[in-house]
Amino acid sequence: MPDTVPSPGGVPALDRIVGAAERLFAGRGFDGVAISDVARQAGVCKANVFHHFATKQALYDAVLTRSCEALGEEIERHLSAEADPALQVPHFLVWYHDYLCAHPATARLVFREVTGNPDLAESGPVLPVLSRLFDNVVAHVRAARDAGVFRADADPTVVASLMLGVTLFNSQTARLRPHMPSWRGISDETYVDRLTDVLMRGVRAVDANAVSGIRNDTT
Amino acid sequence: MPDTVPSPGGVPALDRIVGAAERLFAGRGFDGVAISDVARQAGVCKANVFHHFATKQALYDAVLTRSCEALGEEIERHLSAEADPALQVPHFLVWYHDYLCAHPATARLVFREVTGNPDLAESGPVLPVLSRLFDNVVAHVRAARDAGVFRADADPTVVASLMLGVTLFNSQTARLRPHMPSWRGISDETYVDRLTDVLMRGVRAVDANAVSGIRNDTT
DNA sequence: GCACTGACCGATCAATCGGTCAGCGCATTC
DNA sequence: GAATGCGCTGACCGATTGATCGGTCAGTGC
Repeated sequence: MPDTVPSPGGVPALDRIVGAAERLFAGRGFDGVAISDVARQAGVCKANVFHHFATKQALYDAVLTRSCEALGEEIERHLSAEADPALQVPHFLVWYHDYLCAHPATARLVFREVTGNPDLAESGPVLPVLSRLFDNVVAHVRAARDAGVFRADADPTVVASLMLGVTLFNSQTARLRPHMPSWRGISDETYVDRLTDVLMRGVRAVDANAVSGIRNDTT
Repeated sequence: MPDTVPSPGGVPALDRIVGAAERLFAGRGFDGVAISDVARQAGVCKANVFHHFATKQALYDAVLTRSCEALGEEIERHLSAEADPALQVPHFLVWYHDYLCAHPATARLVFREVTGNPDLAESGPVLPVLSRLFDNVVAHVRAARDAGVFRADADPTVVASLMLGVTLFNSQTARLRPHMPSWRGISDETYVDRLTDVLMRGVRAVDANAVSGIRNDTT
């Protein structure tokens, strides 16, 4: 299925437009994508895109909001499902990393919004969604700290920002690693394990055993 | 000095072009900047930009390479100047954060390159510069680890990537924090101190006293 | 005085941009 | 079977894009 050939097979045009826009915006950003590109990849006419979305910005906002809400819901579901507060963070980091790898377009879009142009974030409809997502993670970390898992002086906001930020940043710099000799021999799984190890050593209340290799237990 | 008025006062046109391009590319990215914008801000004709740089990409590469090399040299100078290996990392984190705040255009350009489009990084002249920068930091961390400051199983590559990545990511998300209620009461300095604390607790060899507040000593 | 160079400019190019518009085909409804 | 509404299209618009053009001008070496 070459990408230049329209593929209207059964899928509604609206969904094809949103799908194509998600892929293209993720890859090249708002300014780097032309509506004609979206239309071509979706197999529809350019005017049809403007039939479903009033402006290019509206299409971008719709795609972005959808990705952010999907990520927020998945995070909430996963954090709520983990019963043991001591395993919540390390298990989350592994799952979060896998999720970002499995949904590269979502990861890229959210990343671009979080670190992108000022005018996009402050007025658009996406900031409340991201804020709720972050506050949610902060609440879970605070609960784990109050349960005695983390040091009392470990700030839940800082810990949450590290959890979300480092893994997200890592997913967006992964393509650079094969080009740098220092990274030779460090796989993605190894990196996540060692990151989890450093973070947990840095925030946990007592010096228990190491947390390396959590990828292979209780899953 | 309004930005619409050309200001050729004494500064050569080439420098004004590069300066304007650095500011604009940092703020809006490659696709978001028009050569006419650069020319207007530099107070020169658009054709003059193409007289000094063959293509828009060549101008972008020149600006980017200059920023990356400047950052690399400053990092090397600062790391080499710190004699005590135990204080090298915490002092570096504070200095690095301050540097990124003081040079927002450099921070944004480097950040965009590190996390940006795949095709820009792999073929351009910037990757070797960044690779050398990173390997340099890795070497310093490895030396500190071999001196007994860090745990023997702390991977210098992972530690270096955390040092450089978290602070850089933090500088690019700082504009979002005032809009999120969880961040209320956490200043930039507080954040850097707590980040340093978590990182140092996570990697250091022995459990000594906390490393908070390093901003106010030996400077 | 002459030849030459490089910095610089106004005008202009074809291509592409986001967006508009009249109208087509088709299913539903009265 | 006429009318309505909707999804959709090709043709088109003015504006802007990166890039090129012929040409001006100050300076330099001889």
